[in-house]
Amino acid sequence: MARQQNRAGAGRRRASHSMESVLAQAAALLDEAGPQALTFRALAERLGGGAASIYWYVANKDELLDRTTDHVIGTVLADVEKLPDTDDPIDDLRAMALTLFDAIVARPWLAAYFMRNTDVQGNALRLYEKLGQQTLRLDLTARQRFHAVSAIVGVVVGTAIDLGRVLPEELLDSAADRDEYLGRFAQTWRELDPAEFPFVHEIVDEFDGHDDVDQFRAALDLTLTGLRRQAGS
Amino acid sequence: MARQQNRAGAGRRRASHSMESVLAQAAALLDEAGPQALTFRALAERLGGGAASIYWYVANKDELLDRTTDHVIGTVLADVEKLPDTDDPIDDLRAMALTLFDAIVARPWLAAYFMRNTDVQGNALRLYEKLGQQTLRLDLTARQRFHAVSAIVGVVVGTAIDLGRVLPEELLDSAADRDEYLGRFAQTWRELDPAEFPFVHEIVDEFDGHDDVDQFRAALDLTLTGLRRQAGS
DNA sequence: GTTACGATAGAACAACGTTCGATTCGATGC
DNA sequence: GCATCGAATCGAACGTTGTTCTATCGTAAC
Repeated sequence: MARQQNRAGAGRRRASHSMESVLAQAAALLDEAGPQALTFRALAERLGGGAASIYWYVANKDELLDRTTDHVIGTVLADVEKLPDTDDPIDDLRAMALTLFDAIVARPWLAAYFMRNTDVQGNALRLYEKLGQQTLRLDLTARQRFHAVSAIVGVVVGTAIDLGRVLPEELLDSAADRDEYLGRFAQTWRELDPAEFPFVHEIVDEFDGHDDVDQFRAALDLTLTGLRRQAGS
Repeated sequence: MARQQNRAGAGRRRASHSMESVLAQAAALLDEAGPQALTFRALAERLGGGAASIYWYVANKDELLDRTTDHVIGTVLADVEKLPDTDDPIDDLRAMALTLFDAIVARPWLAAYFMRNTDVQGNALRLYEKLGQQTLRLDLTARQRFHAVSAIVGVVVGTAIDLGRVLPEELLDSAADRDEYLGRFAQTWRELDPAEFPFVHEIVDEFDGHDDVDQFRAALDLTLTGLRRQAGS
């Protein structure tokens, strides 16, 4: 493990990184400018060194993405572990899922790379475990517990993707721009043939100016209601 | 629109494509060798022409992916429209969701590109409409209908991604290889500290040798149970 | 001071998306 | 028949990307 400090000073000095700084700057690059901005050369410039140097820390770009993703999930895991336990395990599951959802909404690239994590080890597994421990407090079979956690993770990731799908890359802009963008979609939908698209017409007003978190909470509650019924409480 | 036939014959002939053939071959390339195999040069070779020719049909790779995705979703839509209507709209929703899920499992790249479809037009919208029409048969508010469809799409996409996450690219291999691969994961999990990972130990036997479709059906049923309760039937 | 190793970096390579200009093919008008 | 025009194709080239190779630097140990 490398652990040295970058000293600020005059003159051309040799750069000195660390695994921490590499992953942190990679995540920062993803946050600020999106996935296509994360290149070895751009990352190297941010670190103040050469692109080839990064290969001492990661074997290739896949590993860079995996490690960066897991690094960020580590912060999500920390947030989840800070949540207090209540009497109701399902309420706790809801709070955990909301924490995970917020993290994905704040970092849209996370949804895309959440699935890429081939090594189901590290923080993703720990997060999975943390969710699962709540199901241990419910009266369920092992199989039902397994399916319950899969369902919750599925709702979180799927809804986050479904919501992020509409927004291309204007997330840097204000919320007002987002509303206008959604409004233009709504307008297009309103002009569709009502006979052919009755459902779209039914919900277009709900879509226009809707709140993402509300939508997610409603989707999650459907699943949690089903789970609560299954647990017989 | 171009619509000509490739005549097999001796001598160097000039290639002649069509939008249909371009999208079909792009989809075939994705199916057979995965996303990283879809390059303009590889696609051109399959079509028997030059890479630059493809730019007459699509403006760039983004549009190629969008159009290819929508093209494939068109086949899914056709499958969904073939399903018979029953008395129970929730059963119909389940059948539609299963059809979509099957399509994504057969084409893992679909899950990744489902969200990329910025133009929420075309077949994706029609599929959304088709699902939504079933909710019109339920006693719900417009907002509840909107959330219900979001939840179902979320469960389908999310669970498909969550399942496809473990498998890297050995999908070309047999089901036996898949079981062995999952078995190795299960073995790693069994060696974790039971005090720190009680949930993983609880469900590892369920995970080992589990069936993806079963898992999805269970996750979906949780959501549908919640929906049925909401509709008050 | 010499050695050894952890760590950095410049230069080069192949592959990729994309652009450009030239070229071919088929239909149309005369 | 022939010239013309636009639709469609293609080879070659450009810039950028991930990646490798090899040389170099800095530091700690002897």
